[in-house]
Amino acid sequence: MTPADLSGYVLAAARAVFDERGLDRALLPDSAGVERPRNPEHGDYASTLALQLAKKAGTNPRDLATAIADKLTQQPGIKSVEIAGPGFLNIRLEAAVAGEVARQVVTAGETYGHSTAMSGQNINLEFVSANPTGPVHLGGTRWAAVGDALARLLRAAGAAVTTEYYFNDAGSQIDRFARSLLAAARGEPIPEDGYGGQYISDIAAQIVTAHPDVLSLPDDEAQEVFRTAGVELMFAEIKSSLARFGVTFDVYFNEKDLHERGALAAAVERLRAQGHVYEADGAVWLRTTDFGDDRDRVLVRGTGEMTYFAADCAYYLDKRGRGFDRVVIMLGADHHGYVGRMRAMAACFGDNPDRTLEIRIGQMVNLVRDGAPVRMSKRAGTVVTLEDLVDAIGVDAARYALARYSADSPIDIDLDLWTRATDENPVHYVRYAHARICSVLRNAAELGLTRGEDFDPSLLSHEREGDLLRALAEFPSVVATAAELREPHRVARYLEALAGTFHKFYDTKGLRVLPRSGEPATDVNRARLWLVEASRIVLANGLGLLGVSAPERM
RNA sequence: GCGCCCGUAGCUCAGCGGAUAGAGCAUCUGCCUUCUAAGCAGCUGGCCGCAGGUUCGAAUCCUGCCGGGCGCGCCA
Repeated sequence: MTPADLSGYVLAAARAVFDERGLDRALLPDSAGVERPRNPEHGDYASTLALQLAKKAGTNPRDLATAIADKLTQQPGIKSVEIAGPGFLNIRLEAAVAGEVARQVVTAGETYGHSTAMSGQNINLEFVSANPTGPVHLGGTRWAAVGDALARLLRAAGAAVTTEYYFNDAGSQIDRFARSLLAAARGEPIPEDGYGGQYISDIAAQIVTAHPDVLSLPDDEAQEVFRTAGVELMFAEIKSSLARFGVTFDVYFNEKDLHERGALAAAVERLRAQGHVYEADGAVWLRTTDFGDDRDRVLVRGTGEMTYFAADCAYYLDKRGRGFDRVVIMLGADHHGYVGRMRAMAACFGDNPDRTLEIRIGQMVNLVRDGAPVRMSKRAGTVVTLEDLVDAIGVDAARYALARYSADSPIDIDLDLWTRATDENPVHYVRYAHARICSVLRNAAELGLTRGEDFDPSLLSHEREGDLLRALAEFPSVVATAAELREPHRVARYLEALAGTFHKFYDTKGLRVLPRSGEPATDVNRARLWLVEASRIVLANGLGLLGVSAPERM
């Protein structure tokens, strides 16, 4: 019996009570939450349904709880229902019913935790989208870890997801990049507003090697060569860094294509047709203040140039035109000022931004070593990059460290901590649990002990086994909630709790999975193999959602 | 000045209205005569920033203040 099953039974019991008493079923909620009480004395699961409904039902919570409990105890598999405090329902399950979870997990395998909670939704998820003027910095790296994990979560929850990288290859920052490369190739100092760092010299040198005559060209022609070749090289490097990090995108979208297609002007005309465009001071404006923005925004400058914002409008329109009903964009905290204008822009197109556009803001990331901030990068000067982080602590620790905190919270990543291969390091704690289980399974195989076709779930009756089973049963709802709230860190925290529950189970005296040498294997050993395999599957699936490897040996 | 985020144990952080607010780290003490001690058990630690409000019930929701981070261009 899963928590979802139990929730259904609680609701059904309440429904029966309402019918008997002639109360309106419409007063009942769509689902009855059951939760795992911290205090084991409060049962395996608890429901607060009676507390929530008593007033509507015109009675007191304890009376209603008693009536629901009477119905609920008739449900096979429910061992007991107690009424506690003001009207809590404290529910205990039969061991046999609780143990079924192990079978369900093993049967579902890699798909355990998947649901159809979000099926039918077609989501475009854009993240990183770093400019091709430099390596991916730490903020982008956070989104690479969180965004990729979120894509996996949304898919596990049944949504159709397209991940997308907006490749910003037009505009003045590219000019600055090209000028910087040219200057570096000529051995001149970094231009005003230019980019510095070792990578600029490296790329410039590569371009000179490939185009030996480039330095003898006139400035504008030389700069064009550096622009085209530089962007290409830089983007290849970005893609390769992300690939090393385990992140690839379904779509790499070029801003240039929007320009070449005339999509910006088309978007402006569309907005004009909607009646939100006006001209003032020689520029073309979008009246975003109609929809709550602080100030109106320029679409076309007095010079006739399109703004970056106009490209944003065209890009949003393009995504919607490709059939996505929800556009999710992940941005750093330094861009949160865009939220207002982006939402207003969507509204100007006639969309309801509450439904079609979702902008997630992630706070800053800093690296710390020996208690002091790390601000230098060999490759990029004062900007710390994805490569710096991966070089320092590896892909698994980096992804886990970035995904384990709420995106709302600024984080300092302590490189010493995350490098350490000890229990102080959360990612090791979780991965070690997986490796430990794999070791047990290897030993079982050596003993010729297999879990067999079936097992007796009532044999998993030890308190520690019950703890583990309940933790395993929680996983699908953790995944669904994390997807719904766009919060992958919930998966990491869950895994840490699950790993802890497993280690406690494993270290309990007298509770061995395998028989001691010389002793015969029993059905209890076989049942525990099911439990342990189920635990392994959930750890592996959870780590998989975060893009972190689950090693068989450590 | 306006907007967004944060404020929970000594430190780093969980906790989408429920019972006695949790974990890891740090300090200290135990546990390998059999499945990985990279682990477990125990000890210590709290005006959940402050003040009101909503509620049977608030760390959680609302309002105001205080403190910190970030942002408010015809830049990208």
